[in-house]
Amino acid sequence: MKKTTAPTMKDVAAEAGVSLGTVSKVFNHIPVGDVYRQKVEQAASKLGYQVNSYARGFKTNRTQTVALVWPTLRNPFYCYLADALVGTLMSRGYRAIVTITNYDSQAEQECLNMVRQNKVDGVIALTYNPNLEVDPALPFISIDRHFRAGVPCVASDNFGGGQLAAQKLIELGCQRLLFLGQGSGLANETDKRRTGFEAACQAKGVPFDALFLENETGFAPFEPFLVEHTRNGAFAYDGIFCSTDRLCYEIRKRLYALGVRVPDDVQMIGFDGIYRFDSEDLHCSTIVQPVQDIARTAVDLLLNENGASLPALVCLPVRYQSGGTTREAL
Amino acid sequence: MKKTTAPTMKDVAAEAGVSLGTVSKVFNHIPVGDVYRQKVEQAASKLGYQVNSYARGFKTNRTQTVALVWPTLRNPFYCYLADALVGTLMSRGYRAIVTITNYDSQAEQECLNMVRQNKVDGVIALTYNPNLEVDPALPFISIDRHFRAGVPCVASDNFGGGQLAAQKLIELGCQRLLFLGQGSGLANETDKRRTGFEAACQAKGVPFDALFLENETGFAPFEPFLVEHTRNGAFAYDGIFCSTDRLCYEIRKRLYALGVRVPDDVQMIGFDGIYRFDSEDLHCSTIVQPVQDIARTAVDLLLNENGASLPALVCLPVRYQSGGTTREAL
DNA sequence: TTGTAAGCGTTATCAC
DNA sequence: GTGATAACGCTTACAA
Repeated sequence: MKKTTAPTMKDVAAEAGVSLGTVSKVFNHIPVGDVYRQKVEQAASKLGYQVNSYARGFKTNRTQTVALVWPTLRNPFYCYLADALVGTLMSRGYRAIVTITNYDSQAEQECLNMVRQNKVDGVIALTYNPNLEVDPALPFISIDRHFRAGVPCVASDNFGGGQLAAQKLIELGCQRLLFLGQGSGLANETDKRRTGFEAACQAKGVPFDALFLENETGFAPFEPFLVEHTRNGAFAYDGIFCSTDRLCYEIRKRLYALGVRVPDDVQMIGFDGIYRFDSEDLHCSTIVQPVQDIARTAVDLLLNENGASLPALVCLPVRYQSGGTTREAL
Repeated sequence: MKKTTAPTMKDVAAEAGVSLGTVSKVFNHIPVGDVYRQKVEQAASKLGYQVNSYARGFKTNRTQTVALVWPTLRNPFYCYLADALVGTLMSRGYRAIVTITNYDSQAEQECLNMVRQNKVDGVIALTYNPNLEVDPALPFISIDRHFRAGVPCVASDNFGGGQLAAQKLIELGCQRLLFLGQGSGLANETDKRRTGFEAACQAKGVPFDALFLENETGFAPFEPFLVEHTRNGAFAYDGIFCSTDRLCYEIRKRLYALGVRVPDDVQMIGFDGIYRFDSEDLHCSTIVQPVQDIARTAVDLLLNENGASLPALVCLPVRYQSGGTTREAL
């Protein structure tokens, strides 16, 4: 009669003719006599034994599992990050539980509670709730949002990215610059992009304007501004830095409708580095966020294997990549 | 002196002055006297008690966790599916462990072994390895790949989608149709898209050609064909059905370079329904896959709460959506 | 080195 | 309906 339930260490011990403790040691890479080790390995593979990681986690309180508390997997940038994070975690021998909050503050808190009860070893979160209640005993890394002291945050160098965008536009010959941004008051990353942009404009002595819309309800609110600054297909600015690639796309679409040509009449730079499909084609010239670096850094800090004290904020360097909305020197 | 370790049922029992079993019953919604229930709930919230789901899973062999074995989170369509699956699982009270295989057969097998040892309640996989060894005792649903008898597969109606594309192009006035496809021999979904397309063309008596490239190494191999069929900016076909939105984009780019205008000279329909960023803008007119339906169906089948016998294959209906590469009637 | 046994937090089977 | 108590599979002192 065949056993219906999965083999346990006890079965392996019996099969190998050794004790339970010896089997355990083998699977934990604790020194064991060679002949014993072989007997155990043979018995294990004969029975098709696998460690029950739930039992192990239960016993050790370490589950080799990390939770991602994530807004969505429909936004490409969040997907890139999630992909890199999951990949990095797996390469370190960790599993990833992914929870999706749909940008909802309450859902964020619920996901956090849920994964806490699931005894994960740590959490990497990209959240919008500034009052998130996080268990101080649970290792926690925040991506892109520096929402609380004591919680390390890993982000792109948004300020530097803004500077870089301005420098590039100026280098490409633009003389009247414009910043366009949009976002909730909470996520202040786009603010830093603007600040960096403005700082670089001032440093170079190039005039600029900025339009920042607080509400996130669509892109139509930008239209009056665009219309107002267009006369016979001539736009009042020759260089635009948009706080995201998506915004860049939306603005470009509307400029096109007004008869303004990109990049002939006006050059544009976005922010993020979103590719079409999974191709290498950007939607626009852009400041590319260092997705892999962010993931690696976040995982390093979370696992914190050398027990170093954790920084409050790590900003990682961005880079510029041309993507068709600028006139690059040949 | 404050307790450093998380409170357990024993603590709650002591605090409430009831027995361990009673506490357990309360948290498992097993009938318990009202006054007892209240005492327990009060004690639990006072101590901040949460069920240790690892201990529970260890005991019950049910972990309320499902694994996704997924190729990548960099491809938008796979992201849409992953998003819908994770969301559906969460709404059913399940957690999702996401593993990423990067299309690698060996990684697929390793992920499968890993999640098996993690005692997940089931697996939803989108894989490329036709010889995947799957534990028959582990509930398993395959998405889009019907790779083995006994493993239910949930997919779009690819054949119907191909038909629909042909019908639409014909309806829109096209008279010389072309199918373009690309893919490994393994994933035969694009084949069905072609078959459906051809069937509809034949049924309507409209002439068509088809070009299917086996290799997946870039899109350059299509170029000779395009060049060959272009004379002075006139393309030999006036309607193209591409097996994916991505291919549609790549072909369009190359046609543009040849001076062929879309949709003026040639109308194009893709397949998948990929949006730009997280907007509502399609890249092209397309056959939209029913992502939410696929996710819901897959989860239903996996959890199979009514214990019904499982179908080998479920094909879900697709729909057409105009996206700028066709000339819709106004 | 190897074996023995206690115990992790929970559920489930009993008597009461 | 409630309270003891024995598992579940594993790790880890500690004893041999």
